[in-house]
Parts: sequence; structure tokens; C-alpha cells
Amino acid sequence: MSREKTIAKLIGVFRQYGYEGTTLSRLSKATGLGRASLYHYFPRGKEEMAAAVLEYVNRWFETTVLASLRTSDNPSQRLRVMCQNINEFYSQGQETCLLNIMSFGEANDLFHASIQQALKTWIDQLAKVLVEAGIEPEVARHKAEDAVIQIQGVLVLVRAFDDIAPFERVLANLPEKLLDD
Amino acid sequence: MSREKTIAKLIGVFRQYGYEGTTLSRLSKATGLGRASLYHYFPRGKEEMAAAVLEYVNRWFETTVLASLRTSDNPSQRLRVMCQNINEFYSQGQETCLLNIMSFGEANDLFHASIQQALKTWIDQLAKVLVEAGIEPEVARHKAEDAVIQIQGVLVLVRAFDDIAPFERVLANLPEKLLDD
DNA sequence: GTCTATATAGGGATAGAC
DNA sequence: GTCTATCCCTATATAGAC
Repeated sequence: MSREKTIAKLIGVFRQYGYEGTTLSRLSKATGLGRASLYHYFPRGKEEMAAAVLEYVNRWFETTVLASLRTSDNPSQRLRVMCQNINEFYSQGQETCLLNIMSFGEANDLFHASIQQALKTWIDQLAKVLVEAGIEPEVARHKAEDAVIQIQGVLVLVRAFDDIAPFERVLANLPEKLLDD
Repeated sequence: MSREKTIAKLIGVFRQYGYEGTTLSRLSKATGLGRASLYHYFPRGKEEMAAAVLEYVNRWFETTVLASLRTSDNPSQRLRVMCQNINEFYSQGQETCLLNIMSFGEANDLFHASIQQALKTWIDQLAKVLVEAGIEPEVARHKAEDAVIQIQGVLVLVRAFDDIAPFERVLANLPEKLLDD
């Protein structure tokens, strides 16, 4: 099994249990590999696996969600496509955001810079699209923040209520909310 | 030391590390009590401590934030006071929300009902105020959800950026956003 | 590359002295 | 009520066979 394939199988464990709740047993079970085999791919153990997962997910987010903000479509259309990709990225709201769960406890110490970077990039690129749409830079920045805030917040709600309806509603309203004033 | 005082000292540990990241060593250090002493107050151990913390925090939230929604002030004023209390409750955005961090992993299995109940109560009482303010019930419910979504979301952002500015901004705009349309 | 076996530390929990 | 001492289990990590 390749390292990449292994990482893909590790993601779900970190997303569900967080860094401290993720054990080598759970990782071993998820991959079908013994503990020692995991150390073959990730010599520095759990920390390296978490870092690899975070990097993998950030790259995946970049090439799907963020890429949709850089097409030649008009701003409105780009935002709509981004929302479609967000919907897929979070499996219709059923998946947690790794950036949220990794910002607690020990994981926060280890990956704070990486988490910050990922959210900053998202906001920056969103704001850029809004500026292109004719919105004042400062307002655009706030609106971009608000978009990320709403995504993060609604994922918490969905988890608590086992109901993806709020997620769908937020995503459906997001493009017009960002462009209207 | 009383059980109540002990619970108050346990809160910070669960808020920072989450359920699985919270160890008896950390709880012992935070309270100044030995492990065995903690078992005197909480015979069922960590699980009982987490449950006690969750209940304590929910009661605290109820008597500060939610109580401000039931005064004789007009709706607009009640929402403003709620935001002030939210600001205090989360220490100007510097404290995580226990409901978020406890909705992961094993803790989610144990406390899912309690978390759901707490968020539902918050949204219900908020929606009620908005209906009093003349907003259609269905719209009021969505707006109330949006308020909670924004609080939860902005707390994630604050943690990532070590910057409470977005928290202040969201809170400042919340009352008018809820009432305007 | 994957395994079994194992080392070492820390986890949660309990017994019993004071 | 708080402590020390201890139990058992699981955690991470490593060694070395295949």
C-alpha cells in the first residue's frame, strides 16, 4: 500500500476522534496495517501521521474548493461553484472540519501555524473574489471571514443535531449573502 | 474543598484538551487534589467529572446568557444584553465552547443528548424573542440558528488566529442582523 | 513492507492508612 | 477528605524475523 493511500485512510480517524483521541490501534484498524507498519511510513509516529493528514487535506481543499475561486467565471458563479465543492468536501455537512478539531489541546500546539495558514488562505482568496465583484476591500475581508465563520459554525450545529438541513441552508444562501448588501 | 469549587477548576482542562485529551494528571494538577481525592467527589471517574462540568457550564450559561432573553426589556435590548453576557461567558472570545469540543469522538457518544439539548434551548429561546419582535416564526428560527452558528464559527476563527477582533465584530453586529431584514 | 514480540511510560481506577 | 501505594490496561514506540 502506498503512503498516499495510507494517509487517505488515516483522515477519518483524526476527523472523528481528534489528535488525542486518535490511537495507533484505531489507525491500525482503519488502515488494516499493524502498528509497526505504520512506523515504516511515518517514522515519527502519530505526530507525523497527523501532520501528513493535515497537509493532505489542505492540498485537497486547495485543489477543489479554492481552485473554484480562480476560474474565469464571473464572481457570482465562482462562489456558487465553491459552495458546491464545499458541500462535497464536507460530505454534505456530515464530516467535521479537521481545522476545528485540530485546534484543541496538544494538537493546537503542534499544528497551530498550519491551521492558521489554511484558514487565512481561504479567507484571502474569498476576499479577492469579492473585491473583483466590486466590494470595498475592508468589507470584502469581513464578508470572507463571515463565510468561513458560517461554515465552521454550521458544522458544529450539524454534529449536535444530526441534521444537515442547516448546512444546506447556509450553503444555499452564502453566495447571495456575500454579494448582496 | 467543595464539589462545586472542584468542578469550577475542572472546567478549564476539559475546555482546553477535550474529553480524550483530559487526563487525571491534568485534572489533579488543576485542582491541586490527588487522583484518589477526585474519586471521592466523582466515584465514576473521568466520565462523571465531564458530565458534572457540562452540567455546571450549561447551568451557568442558562443563568447568564439565556436569562437575559427573559427580562422585561424590549427584544432589541434583550439581544444586546445577551451579547454582553456571551462576551463574558466566552471571556471575550478567548475561551472555547465546551459544546463544540465535547461533540467529538468518545465524548460525543457520552454527551450527545446533553449537547443537543443545550444548543436547542439556546436557539428556541432566541427564536422566541425574535417572534416577539414581529418576525415570522420560521424566519425567526433560521435567524436564531444563524446566531448560534456565528458564535460557534467565530470561536473557531479566534482560536486559529489568536485574534479576538472577529469575535467582537460578530457580537457587535449580531443584534441588528437578527432584527433587520 | 509487514509481521510478532516487547520495552517503557502513562492512562484510569481502587485499597486502605491517616 | 486527602494521601500513598498499587493494580491492570492501553498508549506510543522499537527490535528484529520474514
